[in-house]
Amino acid sequence: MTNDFPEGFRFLPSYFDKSAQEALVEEIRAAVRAAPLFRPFMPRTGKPFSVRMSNCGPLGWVSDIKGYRYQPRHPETGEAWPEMPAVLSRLWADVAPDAPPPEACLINYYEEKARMGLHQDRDEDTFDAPVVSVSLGDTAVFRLGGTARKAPTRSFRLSSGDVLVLGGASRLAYHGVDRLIPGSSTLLAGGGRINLTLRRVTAPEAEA
DNA sequence: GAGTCACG
DNA sequence: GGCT
Repeated sequence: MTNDFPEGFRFLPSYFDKSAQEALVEEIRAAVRAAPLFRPFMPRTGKPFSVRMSNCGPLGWVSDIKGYRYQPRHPETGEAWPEMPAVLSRLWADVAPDAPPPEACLINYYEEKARMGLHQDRDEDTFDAPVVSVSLGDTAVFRLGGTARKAPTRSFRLSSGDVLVLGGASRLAYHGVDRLIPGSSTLLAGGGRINLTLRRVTAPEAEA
């Protein structure tokens, strides 16, 4: 079977064990207490996303009627985003050792019916570093395609504790979440799924 | 005419 | 396939 998929993605199943997942959830709960989940809106149409989100790290991804962008403050509270948890910096150092440190961790919270249409992550100034994804809670049916929207796609499941690294040619691959599998995890008390994506946003400064 | 589409 |  041919595989014309972009290369460079790495799927690391069960990267985090149960206790690491629980600790990570506590870190995210703390971050979300400081920077509450907000509902983004699609540019132009103003249609609400089905996911809610927040961020940690120096920059956060937001979307509203004006467009997609990274900004240093929460769109509703005006506060700076919480610090990047150390465990996520360590994950990045492990899977992206040659990349400069991550600047944004987007926190997406999926309730049972939430989905994410096929899209590319291309709001960053640099695509040199990979996007690193961590799944927590209910399993997601994930879809990964190529760098052209019409390219063929494949779907696979992302379970709690799995890490997916989109680097190299896959850095700009279309991807999305078709649906959740409700009840597939007991990690989150109320069900649902948390997805964390770590990104480098700005090009690192040239060395003197 | 593409879209973090919309639906079956 | 349909709408912005």
